[in-house]
Amino acid sequence: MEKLAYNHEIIERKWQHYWREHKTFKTNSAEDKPKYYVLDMFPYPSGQGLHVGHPEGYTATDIMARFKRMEGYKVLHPMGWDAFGLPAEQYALKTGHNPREFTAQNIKNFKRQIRSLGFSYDWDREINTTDPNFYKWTQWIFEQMYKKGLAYEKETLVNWAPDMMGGTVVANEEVVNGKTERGGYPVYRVPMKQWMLKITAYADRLLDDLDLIDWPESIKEMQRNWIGRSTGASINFKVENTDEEIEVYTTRPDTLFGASYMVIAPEHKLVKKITTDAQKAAVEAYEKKIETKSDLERTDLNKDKTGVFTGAYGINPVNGEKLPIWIADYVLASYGTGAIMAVPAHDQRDWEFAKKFDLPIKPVIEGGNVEDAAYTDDGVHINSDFLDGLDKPTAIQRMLDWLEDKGVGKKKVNYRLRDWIFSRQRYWGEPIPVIHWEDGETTLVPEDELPLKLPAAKDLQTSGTRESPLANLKDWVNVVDENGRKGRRETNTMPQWAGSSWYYLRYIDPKNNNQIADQDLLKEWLPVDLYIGGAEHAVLHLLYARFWHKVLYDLGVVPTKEPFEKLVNQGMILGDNHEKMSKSKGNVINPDDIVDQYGADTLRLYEMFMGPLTESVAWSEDGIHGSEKWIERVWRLMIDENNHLRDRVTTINDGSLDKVYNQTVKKVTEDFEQLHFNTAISQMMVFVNDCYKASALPLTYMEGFVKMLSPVVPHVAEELWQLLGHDGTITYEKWPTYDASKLEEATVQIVLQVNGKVRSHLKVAKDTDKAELEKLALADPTLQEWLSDKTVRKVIAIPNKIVNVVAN
RNA sequence: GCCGCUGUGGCGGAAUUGGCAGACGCGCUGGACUCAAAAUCCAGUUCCCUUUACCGGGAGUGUGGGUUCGACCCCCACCGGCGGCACCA
Repeated sequence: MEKLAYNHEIIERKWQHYWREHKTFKTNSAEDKPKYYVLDMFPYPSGQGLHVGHPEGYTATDIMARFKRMEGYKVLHPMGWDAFGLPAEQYALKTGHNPREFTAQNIKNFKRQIRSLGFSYDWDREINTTDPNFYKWTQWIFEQMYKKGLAYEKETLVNWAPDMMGGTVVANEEVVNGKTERGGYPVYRVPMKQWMLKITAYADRLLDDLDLIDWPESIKEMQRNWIGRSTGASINFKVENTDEEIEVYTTRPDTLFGASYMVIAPEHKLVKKITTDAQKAAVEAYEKKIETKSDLERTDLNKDKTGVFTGAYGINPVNGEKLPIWIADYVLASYGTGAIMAVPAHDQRDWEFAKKFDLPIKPVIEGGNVEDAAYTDDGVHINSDFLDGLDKPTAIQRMLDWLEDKGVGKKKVNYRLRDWIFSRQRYWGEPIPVIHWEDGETTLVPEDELPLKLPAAKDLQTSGTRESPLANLKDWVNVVDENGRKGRRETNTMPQWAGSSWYYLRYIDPKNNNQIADQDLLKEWLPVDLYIGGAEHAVLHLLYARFWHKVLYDLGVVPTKEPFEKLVNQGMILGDNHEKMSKSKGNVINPDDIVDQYGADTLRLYEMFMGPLTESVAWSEDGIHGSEKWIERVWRLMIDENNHLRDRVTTINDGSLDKVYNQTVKKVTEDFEQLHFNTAISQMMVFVNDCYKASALPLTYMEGFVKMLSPVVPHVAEELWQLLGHDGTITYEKWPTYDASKLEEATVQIVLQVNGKVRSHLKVAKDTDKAELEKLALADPTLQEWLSDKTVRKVIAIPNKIVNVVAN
């Protein structure tokens, strides 16, 4: 019985200890080497601990970090904690504890788990968004935005979730189908004074600069759709018998002759002014109905349009026609001007509304049948005076010219993107550093008084109003200035997205007390070369971070327009039943169990081998067992049962492994570069299979192989490296190179086809020319047999590849 | 409904300027080793037909069509799965 000396527990503990003691992965900015900044999306340290999905992305970045170190780069590879957030506050409200202790415990557990996987983070750069030394700078950025007018207070309709944690406001992005994204609480639209960030001021740049970065097309497309730039026209309609005008936004000014009524949003500021006495009761009843509905209920009305006539009429500027003005909630107050001209013949929504309320439908473009549906395609304009006979683009331009000429309208760009609602009625977030004074003045907390610390709260209670629990902490909330003027601190805190919008900058210089980070260091390390995380952050985090980065760019703080040069989304790891892992389905895998049973190296290897990084794959217990077996097979190849290097590993090279070794170096190097870890690993498996067939294993090949192995399974590789006779770590050893001449063969195999089907093969000298190939192919006995009853019509010969004979 | 991605053996997956489909792994089958089993090593493994065996033949990358000497790959239409958006005028 052969006993295996490999023991993952001992080896992994040994090397994790070694790396920690020697600070093996400490980044030294002063080194004169090219830089590589590889970043993970930092986790929210939840009470559940690490999920097997985390190590997938983390292993991928760790492979790149280790690979690049061996290629001679200085590598920045940090980790930290996105530690403000809802669950901690909920737990605190329930138990009366402060979320700080709970969060600290969770971080401790997360860190233990992450360390157990052997990732090569520089832990001296660990950051934590809830650390006052960190959020000092989150607050500082907010203050810069305030000074530039990018942070402002506004009475606005917000997404109020009264059942969520004693009531809180959530951002548009956090509302899904009229319910909160987390927890699924109903959301209502209520007016409330809120802090807003003017992300819309950056809409164009956020859209256009997507072309500068190497991100998955799907994510770019999602951001483009989210920003939703549209070009159209704003047109002014006079309201009959008043001095009022209604400005509408439309992308189809060419259909102005087909307008048959107008709609303004129920919240539009002119509703009260223009409603006639006769319609007043009906309008007010409708407004009331809308107000008490949640967004969910409003969405449910999707199929069934509602609205009410105001009694007023607008005048179509192009032909003087009288158009009835309605209010309806299918027109949104928050988009465009909150008012539209309705062209039911060529807009499906207007068409549905017109059908329901029996309003006229007047076609102005040929094609389609407006009795059945709105016709939205291009066509020849009719019933449109000076636009008759034109196509859509020409008619749009002609109408724009006419509107501008008459001064009743102009070209206008609109965005689906809204300003970012930035306040939350919560305790566990960064305090917004603002004081509201009794005389009505609002001031920032002076920069030299930052951080404005979150006060300790022994027993967290909801305020009972729409304010955060901070409102209860009178000592903190109430302030008096040197002149005796009384003031009250802002009780709203920042959303969880605040810290994550800039944390990647702090890793560059995490202990700096005077600025976000040293200017020279920012120049040195930005942008992030590779950023890996889940696709669930496609719009929220990644759009906010780009926005903040651009603000900081304008302030001269960061030197690049974009923060993340290359982005990759790892796929999801599903349960073994191909469903999303969840407690209720009972298919959750805990990384701790896998590390205990198989070791970190096996888990890392398995997660990289199971499929392409970007795809979702189902967990398989057999698969992980296979990875364990392969690690043991590698071990056994080189090491005997007494834990000594086998005699087969020698300085003699009989040449039998030359080709496969050089192929392996080439493929692994290229595949790692492209993050194709599964195929890189399979090539290493091919190499090992060949090694088992070889009589001697050249030492240099074994060394090169262990180096290639080390980014994936670093603990085993370090141990093998030592057994190969080296001291210290393999981390900074030089990455192997390959000899291209060893890859070339003097002869190549040519495929012989008849009518596209493979019939035979031919061995010929490399680069044999077309004519010669054709001759050889036609002389091939097997092929002759196939051609015996046929006439050769054509021969296609491709050197080094194929000969195809067409015959019948 | 709109936008994006995706579909290959029993399973995870390979294969791209269009040139031998199924690398590698799992599983399965057989052999060696063993008193035996496990582990290990070696061999085989897309399906169907043919054959004692060897050798052969046919079909085949979601479905139907097309381009091409040649298509998993390019084009058109359709079906299924995943993700995003969802009255944005």
